[in-house]
Amino acid sequence: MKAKITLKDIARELEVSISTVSKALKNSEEISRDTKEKVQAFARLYNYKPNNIAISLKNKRTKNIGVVIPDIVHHFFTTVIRGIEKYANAKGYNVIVCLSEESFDKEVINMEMLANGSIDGFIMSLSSETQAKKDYNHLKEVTEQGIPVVLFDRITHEVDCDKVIIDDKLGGYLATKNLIEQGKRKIALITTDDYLSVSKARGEGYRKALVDSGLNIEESRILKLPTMEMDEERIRDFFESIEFDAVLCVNEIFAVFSMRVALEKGLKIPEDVAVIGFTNGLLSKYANPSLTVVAQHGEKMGEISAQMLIDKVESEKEEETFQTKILEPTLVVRDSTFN
Amino acid sequence: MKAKITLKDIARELEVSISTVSKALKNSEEISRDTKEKVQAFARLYNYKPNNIAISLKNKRTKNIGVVIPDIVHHFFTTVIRGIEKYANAKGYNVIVCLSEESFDKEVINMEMLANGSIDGFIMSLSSETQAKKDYNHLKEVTEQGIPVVLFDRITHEVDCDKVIIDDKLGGYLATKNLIEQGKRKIALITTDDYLSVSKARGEGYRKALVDSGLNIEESRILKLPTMEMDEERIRDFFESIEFDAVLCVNEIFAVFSMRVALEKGLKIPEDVAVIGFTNGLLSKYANPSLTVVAQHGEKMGEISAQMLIDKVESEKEEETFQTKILEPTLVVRDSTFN
DNA sequence: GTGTTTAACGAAAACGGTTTCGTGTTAATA
DNA sequence: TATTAACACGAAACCGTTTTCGTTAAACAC
Repeated sequence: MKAKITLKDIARELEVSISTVSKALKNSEEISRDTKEKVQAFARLYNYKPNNIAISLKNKRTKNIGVVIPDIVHHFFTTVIRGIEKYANAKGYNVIVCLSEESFDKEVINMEMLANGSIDGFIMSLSSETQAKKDYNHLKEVTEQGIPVVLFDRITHEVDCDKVIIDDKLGGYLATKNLIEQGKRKIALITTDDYLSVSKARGEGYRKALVDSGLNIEESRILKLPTMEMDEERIRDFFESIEFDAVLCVNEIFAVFSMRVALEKGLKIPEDVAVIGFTNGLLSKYANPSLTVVAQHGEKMGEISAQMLIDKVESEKEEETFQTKILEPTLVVRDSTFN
Repeated sequence: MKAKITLKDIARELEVSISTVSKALKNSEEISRDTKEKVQAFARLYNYKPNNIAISLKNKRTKNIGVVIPDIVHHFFTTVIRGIEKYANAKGYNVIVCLSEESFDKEVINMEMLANGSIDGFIMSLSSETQAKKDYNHLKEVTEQGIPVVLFDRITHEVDCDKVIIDDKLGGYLATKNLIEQGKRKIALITTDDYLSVSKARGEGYRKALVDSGLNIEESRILKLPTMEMDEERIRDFFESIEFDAVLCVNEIFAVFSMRVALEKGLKIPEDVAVIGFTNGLLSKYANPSLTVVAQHGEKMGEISAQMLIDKVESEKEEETFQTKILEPTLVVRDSTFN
């Protein structure tokens, strides 16, 4: 086992000072050609690499980004991480991922762990518990300490920071409008309680599209589940209790499961029932039939979030201006609707 | 903006030395009751939290784990991360995730970035390029430096370190045997080139099951794609070129797509064609029909990997004993096969 | 009164770098 | 010859902790 070599080691071996070694390795003008070559050759030979921790302590910059998200098994979040990684890595940053698992407490604990010097800034999406509690003190504390935060997708307007969202209302609108244009009139909506910011906005888009087209909003055609968790029984019961010729769901899973229930009832997709979901993941692409969805462009979202964060981290001036970027969702038409 | 407070700040305000503050906060016996209470009260009031970076530098321990994986959008890896997170967080560790994107170079760069003090150990799964090149010098260098490494799933035996794998050969065997027991005789296999350790093992299980049952191995019934990337055209062509009554695929996506092709050909699943895939993800569960798979227990794998790594990191003695844990895959029977 | 113990605290080194500010030597200039 | 500038390098502070090893003064023993 050969331990890592330090500046001190090099200095001792070469009988120069630590400062000289440091400068020589940075190709400083201060150091003579001879010495520089000698030091650099020695460093290369022994594969010297500066200790990141020491540099972080000195610079008060870690080149680490903390990402706190509710879940990692959902395709959307996974694509966002990929986008963050892509941009961050290109800029020389590492990504520390923490999972809140939809728990307020875990979100707080994770943030506190990271906020004590481990990261230069946060990119996060709120847990459902946090959105339900409306308690954002952990976010406020962090921003007050001067640590930049970028909120994406599941955000709150109660915290002053940069934000990246998609226009979920528009997404709901586009999807519903599309169904109406196909001649559907009895459009069901499977969503979650309104405390989830995205569900609420999607529902608003759905309602607006109906109203704009002169259709009634039938509350009985709207199923609000408590969380994004699958509940097969309630969805089955729901379909037994209503008449419908189309279904809009706030995620992929609800939508794919809805298709299964419809098929089991002997209904044809999209003739008898058209289905649209949110999130353009593997599930949508490979479902039978393939699923029309509102794509959220998670990777793009991740890239933009990372860019906004790193801009803030690296900007000297302490600006107190925050922006909210709104991405446009797009409809990806597949076989669960007509085209 | 209130900046974080340091020991020095507390010392100045209270007119004691830094050492006294440090000891008081750790409840040292050396410090008087009075002083301790004064310091602790002050620290609480100003919400003092020690700087992680400084502690890392001192202890030469970061409480960070580096995870380097080929991809994050695949369900299997995502469940492994979740398992790692779970165990690591409970032990007070953070997880730094880096994506190699199946590229050798990115794998090397990511490891080098992290190996200079940012992490206490690595958990990783090899990129396909690395497995193809059979170049493991970056791993060897890291282990020689005394940084513990745990390899999972896509491993190599050329590096001395702890390993966690599932018995992929057994997985292939169980699946194939199951198909044979259902009366299937013309079982196709869709896999990748042998350089991917897992594909190779799964193929071996497939062959063994056939031989054990007295069936011939028809090489024409085996499709080897270059990578795990989807290639719809080659899979379609493959199905045109052979006779088959069952398909075993080394991942979910190939399997679900195979089902679609079969359905398009008017074949019934599982009567005309039974299908089994690897990875018990969302896709399998919500596909129509639902897909029988060999479950890899990714979360368990992640937990065990984290446990092995942290054990090594925290053990004082420098043991040179490495173990390989082999998890048993299980068959999850759904509607794409009989049961 | 002298020597020893103990309690309570501080100085300083250490972790591994970066950076500012000397300082001694040599060469160029007045 | 005296002054100055350029060059090449080192000492030391600093980032925020932890920890060892004094040090001081009071308390105690004899």
